[in-house]
Amino acid sequence: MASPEASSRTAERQSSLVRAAYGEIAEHGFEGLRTREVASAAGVNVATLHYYFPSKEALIAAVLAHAMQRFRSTLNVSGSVAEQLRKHFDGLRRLVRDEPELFAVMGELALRSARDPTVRDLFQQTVDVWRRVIRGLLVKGGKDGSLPVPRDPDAQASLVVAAVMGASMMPLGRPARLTETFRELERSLNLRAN
Amino acid sequence: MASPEASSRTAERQSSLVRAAYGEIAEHGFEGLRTREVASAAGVNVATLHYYFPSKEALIAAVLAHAMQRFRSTLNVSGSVAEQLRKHFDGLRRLVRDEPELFAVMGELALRSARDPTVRDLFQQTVDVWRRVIRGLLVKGGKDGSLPVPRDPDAQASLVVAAVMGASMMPLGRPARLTETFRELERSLNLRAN
Amino acid sequence: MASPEASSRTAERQSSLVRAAYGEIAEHGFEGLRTREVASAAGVNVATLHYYFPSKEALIAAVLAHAMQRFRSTLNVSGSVAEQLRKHFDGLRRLVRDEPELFAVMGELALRSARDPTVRDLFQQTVDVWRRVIRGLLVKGGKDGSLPVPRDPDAQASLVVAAVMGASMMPLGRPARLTETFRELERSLNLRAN
Amino acid sequence: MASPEASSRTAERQSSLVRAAYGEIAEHGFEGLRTREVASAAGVNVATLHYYFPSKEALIAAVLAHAMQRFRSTLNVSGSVAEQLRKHFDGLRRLVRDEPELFAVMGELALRSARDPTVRDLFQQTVDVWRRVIRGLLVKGGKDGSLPVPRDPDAQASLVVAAVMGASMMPLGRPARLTETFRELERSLNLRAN
DNA sequence: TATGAATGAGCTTTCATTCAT
DNA sequence: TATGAATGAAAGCTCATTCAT
Repeated sequence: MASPEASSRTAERQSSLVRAAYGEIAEHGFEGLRTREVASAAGVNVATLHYYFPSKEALIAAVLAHAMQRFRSTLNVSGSVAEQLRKHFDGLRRLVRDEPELFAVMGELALRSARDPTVRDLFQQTVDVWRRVIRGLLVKGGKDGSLPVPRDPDAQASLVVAAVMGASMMPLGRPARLTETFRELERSLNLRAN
Repeated sequence: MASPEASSRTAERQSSLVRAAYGEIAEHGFEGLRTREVASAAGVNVATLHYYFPSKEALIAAVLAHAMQRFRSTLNVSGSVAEQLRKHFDGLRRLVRDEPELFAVMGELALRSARDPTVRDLFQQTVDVWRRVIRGLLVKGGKDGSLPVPRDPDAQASLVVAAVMGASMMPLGRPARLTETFRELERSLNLRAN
Repeated sequence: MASPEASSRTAERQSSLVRAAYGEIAEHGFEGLRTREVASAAGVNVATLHYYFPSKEALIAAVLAHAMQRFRSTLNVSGSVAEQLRKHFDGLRRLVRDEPELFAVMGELALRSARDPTVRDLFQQTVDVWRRVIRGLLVKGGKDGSLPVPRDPDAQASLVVAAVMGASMMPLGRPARLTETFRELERSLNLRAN
Repeated sequence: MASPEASSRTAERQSSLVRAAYGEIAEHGFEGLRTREVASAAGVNVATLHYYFPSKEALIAAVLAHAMQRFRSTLNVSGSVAEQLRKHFDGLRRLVRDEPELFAVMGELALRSARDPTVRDLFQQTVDVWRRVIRGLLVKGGKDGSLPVPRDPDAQASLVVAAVMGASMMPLGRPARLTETFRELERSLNLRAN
């Protein structure tokens, strides 16, 4: 009975609920998140949702973990330093294009992190990892000569993080804004010729 | 008597309710905004709130207008071009320090603008004005020689806007992050020597 | 200060409020009766309404008295017996045409009389007087030969009362229904040739 | 299991709520109809009421349908024409005795029909059917000789409808009034010897 | 494992009434 | 005498959660 299939059934259901919640949050924000809608989007009854997640908070925690893991996947790149940075931005651009919900959800999580310790812990940790990765690349690029020696790598990394978050998680107007923001960011890091 | 004080009494109450709502949104987000809490924070009964604002939405609209006007006040600066930009950043820094709720509220409004046309209109308009002001300064600074000639003033302005929004409206970790982000932004615009 | 003018001022205000309430009840029923609307229809503030009537119930009581008095005015007619009955019906017809609100309000009061002892007392009393008047005329007409001798004057009077109330206080479809109901009622009482 | 019982469970609950609302309206009028009271009279929570009826209006619509259907059941009688009319009146008398709430509710609906299009449509339609049935019987009775040939069958039917509504849906004083009104009505239609 | 049914707690909004002026 | 402002009490409705099956 407690076969691996059984537990993977559970995992599948949970995952389907998390994805449904993910979509609902992207569309309606936490403000408009309704367990009934999530369940119905996942094709099950509300009671079933509570069978897999004891509470709405628990579901949100799972969405949080899902989003964070999804985002961290952008951080794993290989190649020379400059290449890694370029790939990182390319990965972000692609993610914004292919999975805009992720950034909507991350925006919601960012604001929620100010109020909810559970969210804060995981969210801040992810942002910290992200910043550290960027900082590391900038320093390394300075050492191996592929990038200018950074005067203040911490500040530079913070600027990158802030700019990407501002541009991708908040609606800034026309989509072109996002494109040009990324471009300018790359220019300011000497990742682009023009 | 229908003295000017009479009408300002109403304005005062409305303003006090808006400020209370402002604080509540900053603290709990739209998600946790409760008319009863707003009223109680303003020291009145819920029914009194509805005496001044026909609905919760109307109250939110007033908060929106208040926040936008508050933010736009940072845009009015004088002096040489470089000075104006520096003053603009100084003003933002001061505002973040003295009135952090404004940025919390603006973050909430930013996310809400994706769903609520009323919010979108006013919010996007404010962001647009902001970007255009920055763009104008960059171009002007390039012409009068106080700043480098911008290769792509639109993109540069977008980056500034995105970075400031990301840094000020989202919790990025320690407060130091915000300081260094601003510093680096100024450096990247050649507003700082070091 | 306590001059007759003062008290007639009061009486005027009260009367204007009662007439406003009268109209509101006719239009929206007791279900939709709002003191604010009454006051506003009378051109005064709600608080003023409460200055003249201690409570909504008191206002309703005044409306009740007004309506009953208004209706009783139909009962005072002179002439021969058959003429008196004919005039009574003519008076009702005219009243229905010129002041339909009265019947709307009386319908509301009729239903309310089932629940509200204050209304019941006055309303039933009025209906009783009315029935007795009709009964008296039928008996008298039988005696002086102007009408057939009634077999059961009580029942006949009850039928008249019920029919008039049903026809005038309840919406029965096209207005023609009311006309033909009155006509048939007169026929059944031998007040009409055809 | 999706057995027929399952759906009748829902129907039963709905019916029990409708009956509770029915009673509440009879007792307190639409004016005093409270969903909480209805729910509590049906032995359930208010939220349960809203589980079965999306809104108070929907509940009222169901009460309307119930009352109309209940009333129309009086119209289905068989036998000779005079007999049918007599049976119709007997049925009404019985209904008034056994289910007085129906007439209280119908009175409320009659008044509401002046304001609420939904009520008006169904209510007027029922009254029209009723009048047409009576008219038809009067005409048929005239033809087959069991009743006098009606001079004005429309007016006669209207009088019957008005009288029955006035007598049964409005409180006219002592219950005896209703009895004698019915008796007199039958006499006027030659359905009674004396 | 899954669900229809049920509910407690709470939300926004309304309204008759009061009170200071 | 009249009002703008304020409020307590409730109303209709919603929602996360529970429970019997």
